[in-house]
Amino acid sequence: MEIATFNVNSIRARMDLLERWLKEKRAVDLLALQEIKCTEENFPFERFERLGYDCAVFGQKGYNGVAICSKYPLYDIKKGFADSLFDNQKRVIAAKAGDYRIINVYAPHGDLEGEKLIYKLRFFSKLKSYIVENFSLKEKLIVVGDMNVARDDMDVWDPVLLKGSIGFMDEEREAFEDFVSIGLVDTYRELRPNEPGFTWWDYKNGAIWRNQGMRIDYILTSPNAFERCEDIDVDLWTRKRRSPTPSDHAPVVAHFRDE
Amino acid sequence: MEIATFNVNSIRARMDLLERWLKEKRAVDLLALQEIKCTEENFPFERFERLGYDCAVFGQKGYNGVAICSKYPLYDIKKGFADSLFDNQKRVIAAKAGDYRIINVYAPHGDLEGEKLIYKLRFFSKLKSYIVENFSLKEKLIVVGDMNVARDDMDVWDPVLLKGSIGFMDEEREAFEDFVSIGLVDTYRELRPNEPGFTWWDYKNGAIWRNQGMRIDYILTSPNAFERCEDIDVDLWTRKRRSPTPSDHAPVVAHFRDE
DNA sequence: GCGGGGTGCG
DNA sequence: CGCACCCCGC
Repeated sequence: MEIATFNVNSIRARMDLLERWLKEKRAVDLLALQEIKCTEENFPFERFERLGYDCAVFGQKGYNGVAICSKYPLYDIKKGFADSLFDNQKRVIAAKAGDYRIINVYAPHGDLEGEKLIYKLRFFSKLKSYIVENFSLKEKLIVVGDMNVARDDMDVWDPVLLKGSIGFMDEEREAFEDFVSIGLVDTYRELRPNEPGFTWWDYKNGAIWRNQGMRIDYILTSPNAFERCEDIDVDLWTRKRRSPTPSDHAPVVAHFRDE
Repeated sequence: MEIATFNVNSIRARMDLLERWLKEKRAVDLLALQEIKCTEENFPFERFERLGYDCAVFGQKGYNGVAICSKYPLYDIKKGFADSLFDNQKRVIAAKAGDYRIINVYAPHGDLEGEKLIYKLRFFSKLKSYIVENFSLKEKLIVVGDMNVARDDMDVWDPVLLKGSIGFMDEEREAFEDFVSIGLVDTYRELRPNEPGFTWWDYKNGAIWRNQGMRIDYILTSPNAFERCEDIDVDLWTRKRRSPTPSDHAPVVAHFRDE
């Protein structure tokens, strides 16, 4: 089973390119999409159906929005945290596919200070309690998505320059580490300890062409799921082009043994 | 010499398609463009230069704007009517190319009543006096552009339905006829008396696919220029496609004998 | 820099 | 319907 996480930065703006990627490059079994930026009414269900995917969508107008698209039927679908304090922003959707439990996350962007930063830090503690209270780390749990945090110096193109900037501040990293510490494995870093594995490059300054990126999209697993994880990579096929305009993120794809 | 008039509905949105038309279909000698919708600063001079065109531009931010692009050097360039009552809207540019005097016009859209209609009617009387006072009908004069008026029943797809609607109201037609009566020849109607020659189709309802159009773009000539006019047609190459999005107008192209 | 939203224009 | 404009989010 091949699982991809991909912040598409608008599913409607990206559908043509995404379809080409699935057809010409990589027919992954499960797609976890972030920032679909549309409501369920405007989600291109039919196009995914034609490609063989069953979709669960938690959408919102203009901003945020997450979806899971799977070649295996989805069940046990949970939209949001079931917490009115958080669920006005559509950032989490969970579902089971086969014996895997997928939790798809779009963490807040945050800010250098103030309410947006507070909200981002609280989001990770909410995500932690949500997972611990609703699921079990003994499941084949896969938590994927755009976490908007780089864990370590290796995960950013210039750790000195970027220290203290959004996505690489000490508070953010601590909040994210505290979440990961419930027992999740950072599969990319585990399997590729010597590769940066950037997943995001700013649209500005042609950052992709200078490889000035950050690793902020993750595939995190419970130990039971990690046991089956055979490989993981960042797929640059969509990102390294000028037209049609790609997302600023690249998909991360992990392969899990069928057993 | 092949001369085209083309309301591009934004030169920046249309440049790729226009370039393909010039390269793959029809390398006209002179292009009269309307609704470029940009200032001179934002006009793609370099791309036209690479295609071999010398450009004279009378632009404005967001709306209106006209340009003449020519493979023969342009001279005697006149921008606007030199009348502050009209020249806040950039709708007229004139230039000589070879021994032809080209006057490129984007007439106002108008309305069913009120100030916009008044302005449109006044525009044609201003255009008339502008031409009579500045130029001579004895020149090889070519007045082209989007006149936003259909002359006759044959020039609209449903004269009964459209009677009294914008572009086909009696007042508009009379004002336009009064202008043409200075001694201009409607070359398309003269050379193709039995063809509708629509030049514009509404974006709505897929009007192009039902041929629900109007003939509102003209190549009008003085008798001396008409003597050299060998053929004229509406080129549907750009219009009859879905992607990239075409202008709602099609170019009209006339061929003038070199002598 | 590239998305979304809205509004104005034709 | 598809441009332009603006403001906003990331």
